[in-house]
Amino acid sequence: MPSFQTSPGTRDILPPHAGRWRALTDVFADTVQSAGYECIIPPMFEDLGVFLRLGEATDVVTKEMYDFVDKGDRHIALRPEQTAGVCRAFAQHRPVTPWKVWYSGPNFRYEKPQAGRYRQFDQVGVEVLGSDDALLDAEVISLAWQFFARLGLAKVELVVNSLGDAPERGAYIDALRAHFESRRGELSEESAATLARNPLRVLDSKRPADAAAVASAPRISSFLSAESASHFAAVLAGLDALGVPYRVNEMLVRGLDYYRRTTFEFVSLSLDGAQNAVGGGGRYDGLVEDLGGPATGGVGFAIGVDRTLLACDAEGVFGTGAVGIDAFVVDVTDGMAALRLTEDLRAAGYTADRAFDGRSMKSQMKAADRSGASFAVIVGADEAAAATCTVRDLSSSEQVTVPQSGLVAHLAATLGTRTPRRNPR
RNA sequence: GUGGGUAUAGCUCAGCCCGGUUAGAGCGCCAGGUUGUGGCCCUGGAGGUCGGGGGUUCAAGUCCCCUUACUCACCCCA
Repeated sequence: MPSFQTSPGTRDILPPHAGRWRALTDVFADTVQSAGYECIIPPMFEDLGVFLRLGEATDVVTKEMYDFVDKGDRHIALRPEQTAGVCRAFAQHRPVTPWKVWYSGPNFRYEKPQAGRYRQFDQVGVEVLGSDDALLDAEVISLAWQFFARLGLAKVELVVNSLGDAPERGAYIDALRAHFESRRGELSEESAATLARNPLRVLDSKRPADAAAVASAPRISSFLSAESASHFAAVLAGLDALGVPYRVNEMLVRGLDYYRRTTFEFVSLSLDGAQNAVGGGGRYDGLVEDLGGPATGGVGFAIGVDRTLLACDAEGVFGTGAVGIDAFVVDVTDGMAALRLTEDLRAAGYTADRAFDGRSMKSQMKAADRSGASFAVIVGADEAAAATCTVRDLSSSEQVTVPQSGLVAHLAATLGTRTPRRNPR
């Protein structure tokens, strides 16, 4: 056993897996940047108070916060998600609205790790601040939908709901509390405990014992104001217009208290585990105001990178093969030719690698094969004496000897020219 | 925070129940077979304080206790 290992709930993302993470982020960035979203990089830690706005009753705040006191006696927390930080940034800098941003990066929650759940976990997401337009909600949702589609995921279901604006939400919570209190005896022990903290959360209990009480609970739809109802109808109409399939589920309650009106969640039907939500979001009007800014509408979503990749594995999509390089230079003389030729190839825009430590030709050829290179460029004693090199096509095994000075031109004839990275020597 | 499972080579795992010479396999890695050529094949090699600590015993990878880590589930969430 090595002296040190990764801390609980963290892990090394090694190659080639790390390349797949980058590829996923690239797909996401391309998707949302096509819609005018710009990248934002908020800090990974902030004043604890920023995150307390996520809700006093949420587990994220009460028991999962990764917090500490720094050397300046500031009470700091590693961000458990990015929405609050983005809203804090909005309140601090007051950008022109609507402010459309996207992000990618790690978040931290002090939880017990299990499949698809880590203490440090990555999310990609978007936030839009400064608009109440229901069709913006539809755009935001459809961007996430398009992202999953571009990865090749087919078994992802979109679930939507409206929790109403603050007053309706409050009235609904009161009604729920009254309902469940009157049936407290029917509830499971866990749900009875949850009821005291947050009646909304009892709604999405999956315990069979709670089924009857949940089924007879009041529905949010009968509490919605005319404005909230028409907002929700417009969101659904927008999704219809875009051809995004969805299922309305009035039991959909999301974990953070700041959601108002639109809420949604993406569930992977190919993940059987408990962690099958690959993304979620909603509208959070009022959060900016809570953080000391002006009253500002906001909507966004976050997608879990780990779980999305788990879903890709389950569906057998978005596999990223080894990247392979253009050429691998094999040099069985003193290595100087390989040193120069790889540099020349790279300068000309090709990807090139070589072997070190003066290994045998057989060994270097094995390395060339393993590198996934299209060509091996071989320099033995004969080539070195004649200032030539033998270019071997590693898939067809055909090879031809060309002058070293003509190597780049020779590759250009088969691989095409590349954009030079720097001036050739 | 609560409960179950696991821990032996770089990786995946046998061996443990029923304690007994130098702890194994496959894959991977290195080398040779082919002194100038990869994949397939053959041969060989390197690589282990059997997670850590304590106990029982003539003897512990194997039995007992403690501990740590990992893992799965609950809770909750991405």
